[in-house]
Amino acid sequence: MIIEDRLRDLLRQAYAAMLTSPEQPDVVAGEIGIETPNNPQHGDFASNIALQVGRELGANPREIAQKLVAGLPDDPVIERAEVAGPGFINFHLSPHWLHDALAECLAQGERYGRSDFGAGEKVQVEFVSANPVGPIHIGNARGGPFGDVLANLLEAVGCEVQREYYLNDAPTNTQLQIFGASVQARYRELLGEAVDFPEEGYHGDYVVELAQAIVAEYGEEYRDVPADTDGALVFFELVKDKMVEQLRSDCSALGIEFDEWFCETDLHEQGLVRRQVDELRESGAAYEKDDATWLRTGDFGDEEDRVIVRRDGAPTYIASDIAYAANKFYTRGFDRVIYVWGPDHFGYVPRMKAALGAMGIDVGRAEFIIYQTVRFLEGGEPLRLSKRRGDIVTIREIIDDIGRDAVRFFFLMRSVDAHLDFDLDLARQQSAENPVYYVQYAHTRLCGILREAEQADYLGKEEVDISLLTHPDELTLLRKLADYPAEVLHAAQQRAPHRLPHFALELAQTVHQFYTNCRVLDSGNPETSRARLKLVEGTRIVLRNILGLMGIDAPEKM
RNA sequence: GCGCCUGUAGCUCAGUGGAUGAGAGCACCGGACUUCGGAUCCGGGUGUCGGGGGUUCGAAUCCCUCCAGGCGCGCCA
Repeated sequence: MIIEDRLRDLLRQAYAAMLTSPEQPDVVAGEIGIETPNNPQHGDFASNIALQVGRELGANPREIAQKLVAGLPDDPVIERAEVAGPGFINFHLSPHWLHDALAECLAQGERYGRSDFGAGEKVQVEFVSANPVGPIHIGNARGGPFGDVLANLLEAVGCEVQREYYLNDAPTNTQLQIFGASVQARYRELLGEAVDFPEEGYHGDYVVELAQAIVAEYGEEYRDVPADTDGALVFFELVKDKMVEQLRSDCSALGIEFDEWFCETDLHEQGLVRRQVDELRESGAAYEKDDATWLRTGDFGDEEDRVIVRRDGAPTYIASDIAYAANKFYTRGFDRVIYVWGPDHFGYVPRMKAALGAMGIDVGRAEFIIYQTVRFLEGGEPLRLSKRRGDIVTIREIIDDIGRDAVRFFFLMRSVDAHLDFDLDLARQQSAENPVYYVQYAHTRLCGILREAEQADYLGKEEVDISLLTHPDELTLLRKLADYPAEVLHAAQQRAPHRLPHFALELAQTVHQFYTNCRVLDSGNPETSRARLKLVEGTRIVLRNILGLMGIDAPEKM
């Protein structure tokens, strides 16, 4: 049990004992606020419970706090509890709880920080899902590390997680048609024809390279393919496998491996899109107007109704997404589905929620996380990125430049709600002075101590007394280790992977301070050395665990 | 026009109801080690928390309003 819950439990008991009449409000233990005070003089933990219930009870918060403190059950972990300020209860704990936390960390090893809060909930995280029309680039990469680490966090708190990439490879996808037409145009150019490049076409050099590959393999075989939609799709089919392989390998380079690559085409080929549309018509959720089929999303919170089958008979993107959602929730039975989308999908959320509502799916089981724009700066100037214009900066280039760990760290550090300025000059310049190295170096240093200790056989067979750890820097470090499990839980609950790099930096800082001020290996003080080695071991576990959650290496040597 | 995100130190960003301390990294200045890796540590901050109003015992945090930047609003995805 983490310490906060232990304190909550004590407070709940004290509160129950304090109540004199049944109509007074009950307090749920989970809702009792426990926090770490900014000012260390205010104790190790503080609760504002008395201030919270004071209003409801119409009583003086300080008096309530006094009664609660008086009614606290005995617990050896509490050195003293006192009322402060307008009615805070400050807990000053015995350092034993920190030593207990270290013992628990050592016992649990790589499991330390994990919990069963998620209770086996079956969760799908769908992320990246970029169209197969080009490589992963700086604009659409952000969802990658975010989704991956969110999935790690949910796993860590006991959910059963699936990572999914939704591949929009259906022939009805207009983007694919334009892309295929672009390849075709380049192909014909290579064969010496004068062609009008599609107005909205993809201008990247990689499109030319794809066309060159077709020439190399098939020569002029595809010269007479008509320059229409069907023709464009012929060319898309020629390059599709390459595109998917590119996406897969780009994700892999980012350290992301999906459990499932789900093809939109399958939904169409299995007739699921048609079937869902028919079902919606039968239930009255969809209707015909202007030769198109409309979904009554307006009745479910969207601004207006939306077309799901176009006048030409082709289903729109949302029709596929309806079939896809049915597959997620009904066929595969996920309890919860998290969509991680780019900022361009923002306007799509209300209609997707409305569509779920029209399908009878509890909207509360779907979460939509929109990450904000990434601006790419070069020479201090923002660059507009467009796959179509071809001025893309691929994630490959960035990885080759500053390394995978740094790329992940940079993306993860910011909240998804915040716009992200990716300044490559700065990233390059900082790559030697990068925050990620600060964290990794802390791990490396600890490994160095452990290597040295092993050679000198410091631990021996003696019983180790970790209660010897009382130096301020030791206590600070112990506190950080003790805080780790709650940090993981909060990061998962708040869907806030960016908390991890921040916590890791704080932890690394306490490690470096400890390292500087507390000599571990000292043959003159074998008992202290042994206790400190236990602390080093525990700290190394936590560093490795948190870096693992972030998908970043924890090197033993650098 | 409507909707959403953002606005915190020179720069990039955490903190999103708590306390007479609003923090970190970078940058800049000055210090520290004969032993575990100096990719380290220590010291140096007069910030209108975008402006204004409100709610509250308490607001960077919640509400209203205004300003600024970004993004979205298709029978594209």
